[in-house]
Amino acid sequence: MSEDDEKMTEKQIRIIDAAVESFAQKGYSATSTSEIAKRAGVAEGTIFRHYKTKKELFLSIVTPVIAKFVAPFVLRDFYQLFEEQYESFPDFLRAVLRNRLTFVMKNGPVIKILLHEIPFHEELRQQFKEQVFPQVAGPIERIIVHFQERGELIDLAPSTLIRLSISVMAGYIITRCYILPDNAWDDEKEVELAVQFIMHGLSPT
Amino acid sequence: MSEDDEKMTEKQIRIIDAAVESFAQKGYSATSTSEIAKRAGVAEGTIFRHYKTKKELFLSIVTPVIAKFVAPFVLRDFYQLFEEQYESFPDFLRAVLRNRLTFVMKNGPVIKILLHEIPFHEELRQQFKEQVFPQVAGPIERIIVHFQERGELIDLAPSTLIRLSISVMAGYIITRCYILPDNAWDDEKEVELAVQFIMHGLSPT
Amino acid sequence: MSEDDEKMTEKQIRIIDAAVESFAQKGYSATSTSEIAKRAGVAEGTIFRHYKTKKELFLSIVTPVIAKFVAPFVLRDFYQLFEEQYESFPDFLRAVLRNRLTFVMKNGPVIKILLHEIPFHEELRQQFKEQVFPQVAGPIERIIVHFQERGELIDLAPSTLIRLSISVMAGYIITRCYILPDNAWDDEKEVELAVQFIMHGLSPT
Amino acid sequence: MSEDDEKMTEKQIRIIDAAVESFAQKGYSATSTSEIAKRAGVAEGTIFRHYKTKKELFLSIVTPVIAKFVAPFVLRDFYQLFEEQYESFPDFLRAVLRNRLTFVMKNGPVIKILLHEIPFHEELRQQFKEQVFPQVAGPIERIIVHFQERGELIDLAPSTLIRLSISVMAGYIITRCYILPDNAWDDEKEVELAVQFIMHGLSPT
DNA sequence: AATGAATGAGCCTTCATTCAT
DNA sequence: GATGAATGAAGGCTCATTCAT
Repeated sequence: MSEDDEKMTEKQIRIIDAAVESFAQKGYSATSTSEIAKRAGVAEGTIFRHYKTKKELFLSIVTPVIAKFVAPFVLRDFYQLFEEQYESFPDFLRAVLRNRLTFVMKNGPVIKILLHEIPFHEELRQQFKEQVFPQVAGPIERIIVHFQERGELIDLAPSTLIRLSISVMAGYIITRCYILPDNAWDDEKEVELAVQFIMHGLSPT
Repeated sequence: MSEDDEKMTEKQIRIIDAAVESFAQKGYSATSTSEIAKRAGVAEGTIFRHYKTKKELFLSIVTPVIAKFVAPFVLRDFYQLFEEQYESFPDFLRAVLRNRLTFVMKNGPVIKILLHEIPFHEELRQQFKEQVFPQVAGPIERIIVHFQERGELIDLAPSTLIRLSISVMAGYIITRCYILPDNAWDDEKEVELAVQFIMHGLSPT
Repeated sequence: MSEDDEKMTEKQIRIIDAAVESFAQKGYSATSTSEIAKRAGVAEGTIFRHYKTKKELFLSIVTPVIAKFVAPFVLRDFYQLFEEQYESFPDFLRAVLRNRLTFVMKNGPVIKILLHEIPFHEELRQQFKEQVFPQVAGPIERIIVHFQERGELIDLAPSTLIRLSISVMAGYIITRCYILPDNAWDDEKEVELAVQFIMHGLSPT
Repeated sequence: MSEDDEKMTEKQIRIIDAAVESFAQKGYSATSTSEIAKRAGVAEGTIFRHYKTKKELFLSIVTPVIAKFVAPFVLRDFYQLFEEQYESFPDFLRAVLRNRLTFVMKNGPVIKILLHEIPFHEELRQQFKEQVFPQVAGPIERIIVHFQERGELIDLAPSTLIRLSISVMAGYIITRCYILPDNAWDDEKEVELAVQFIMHGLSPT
C-alpha cells in the first residue's frame, strides 16, 4: 500500500503505513505518535525527522488522495472525451461508478480517514472547496447539460441531477466498502442495477 | 437543545450543551474535559460529579438519540399503520422522508457526533447492531413486500429497494443539513422531487 | 467498637468506625474522605460537620488510645502498687504482658493505624515523646531497680533490661495479633513461656 | 545509596534516590510523583519513561531488598555451612545478628519503606509468603533442631525458639536503627548482650 | 444536624516534540 | 538518517473542603 514511494526510505514507508492503519482505526487525534512509531517499528524521533509535526504526517497521507480523486476530471477535454466515448448517459454513469468504485477500493482506508477528518481540519475543507468542487462540478455539469440537450435526461437543475446520481452511487460504494464489505457483492450486477435505478426508478415498467 | 431535562440541574444541562458543541466541532477525542468545563462555565470537577468518565458523558449524549431514532419504527402495528394510512408507496416515502428530515433537523449536532464516532466506539456499533438494524429493517421490509405484492414496486430483493431508497433520502438530508445548510431549500419541493426520482428515475416521460 | 461514645450521634459513631476500618486497611493518606462517607453511609459533608479536617478525624481516633495506653502507668503510686502486689519480677512481667495483650486485642485496628502513622505525623511523635516515654519509663525503671536491689535481676542498665523485656513481650503480641492472628494461640501458656524465657533464656539448665 | 546501578542513566539514579527519600519520609501514597521529580531535578515525564507507573517505581525499589534479604539463607548447604562453622548456638546467633545488623544499616531507608508498606500491597505480601518464609524458615529450623539434638537448646517447638530469638534481635536492631539511631551504640557489646540474654535470660547467675 | 452539588488544586499519566549522541 | 532520553504542557480524574438548602 503506502504512498507512491518516489524517494521514500523504507522506514518512511513503514511510518506512513502504520499511520494509515492507526488513523483509520482510531481517528487522527486518538492516535498517538508513539503508537505509530511502535507499529512502524521505528524510534519515536524518527517520525519527526521526516515530518515536522503530527499534522504534517497526516496531511502528507490525506492530501495526495484528494489530488488523485480530482485527477480524472481535470484531464483537459474531459468533457469532449466523454462526449465522444460514451454514447448515452447510462454509459457515462456506468463508467463513473466503476471508476470511483475502483478508486475507493484502492484507497479504502485513506478515504475513510479523509471522510472522517474533513470536518475537523480547516486545511482539508479549504482544499475541497478550492479543488474538488470547482474542478469536478464544472465538467460534470457540462456533460449533464449535453445529455439534457440530447433529450436523454429530464429537465431539472443540473446540480439536482448530479446530487441525485451521486447519492445513488455513493450509497452503493459506501454500503459496499464500509458498511457491509464482507457481503459477497457482484459489482457488475450492482453497478448495472444502480444505473437502471437512476434512469428508471422503482416503478415497474 | 440539551437532553430531555427531567431532573437535571442547571449546571448539568450546561455541561451537556457545552459537550455537544465541542464534540460536534472537534470530535470526541480532540475535545478535552477542561474545554467542556470552561465552555459550560463550571469547574472541571463538576463534570465528573455527574458523569464518572468522559466516555460516560459522551454516551449519555449519544445513546438517547439512537433510541429516539428507532422509536417511530417500533410502535406496535407500525406495519399495519402504514398499510392503512398510506395508499401508495410514494405516500409512504414522503412520510418517512419528512419525518427523518425533521428528526435530523431537531437533533442535528448530536447526529453529526454519532455519525462520526460510530466507527471508533464498540459500544455504539453494538447498539446499532442490536437495536437499529433488527427493529427498523424488519418492519420496513414487510411494507416493501406489501407494496410489491400490490404491483407498485419492481421485483427486486427488498434489501436492495431499501438501500436505493435510503441512498436518495439520506443524500438529500445530508446535503440539506450538513453540506449546504445555508442554501435556501424548499423542503416540500425537494421531498417531492426525491420521491419522484425514486419512483421514476431520471428518464424523461 | 468506636470510641467511648459520650455524646456522639449515631452517624458520628458510624463515621469513626468506617474511618478506623479504612485507615487500617489502606493507611491514612490512601484513604479518601468520600470512601469513609460511603462506608459510613453518610453524606460527604457530614464528616466535615463533626471534624474540621480529615486530619482532625484521624487524630480523634488515634489520640485517645495513646492516652489509654499510658493510663495504667500514671496511676498515682503505680510503683508502690506493684511493689506490694507482685512479690517477684516474673509476677510483674506476667501482669504487664497480660494487660498489654488485652489492651492490644481490644484496640487492635487503631493500634495498627497508630503504629503505621507515627513516623509520618509530627503531632503523634510529639505526643509520644511528651507522654509515653516519660510517664511510662520512669515508673517502670523504679520497679526494675527495686527488683535489682532485691537481687532478682542481673545488674544491667535498667533501660537495657526494659528493652530486652519489651522486645520479647512485643514480639509475642505482634506475632499473636498482627502476623499470625489466625493461629490457635493458648495465651496463658505463651505468656508463661515468654516470662520464663525472659528470666532464664534458652539454655537447658 | 541508589540501587545497584548497572545500566542506569544518571537521571534514573537520581529518581530512585529521590523516591527512596520521599517514600521513607512520607510513605508511598502521600508521596506525589511531581515531588519525586522535583527532588530528583527531573521533569515529571522522565519518571514515567523509566517506570510505567508510580507503583512500578515503588516495586523496583523495594523488591530487590527482599531478594537481598533472603539471599544469605539460600546459599547451597547453608545448614551444613553453619554446622561446621559455628561450634555453638551462641556463635550462630552472634553471626546472624551481626549480619542482619549490617544489612539493615546498609539498606536502612528502603527497609523502613518496606516494613511500612507491606500491609498495603498485596504483591509484597505475596513475595514474602513465597520467598521469605519458606526459604528462610526451613534452613533455620534445621539448625535449631541440630543444636537441640546436641543438648544446647531447651526442648521447645523450633518455631517458638525462632520467634523468641528473632524478637530479641529485631528488638535491638529496631531500637538501634529506627527508634534511637542517635544514641552512641557499642554494637559489639550490645550484640554480646543480646546473645547472652537469649541464652540465659535476666536471672542472676 | 445533615445533605450533596460544587469547587479548584493536585494527582498520575500521556502527549507531541526536541536534541545530543 | 536514526535513535531514544528528556521535556513540560496538557489530559482525565480524584481529592478535601465549602456552602446553600
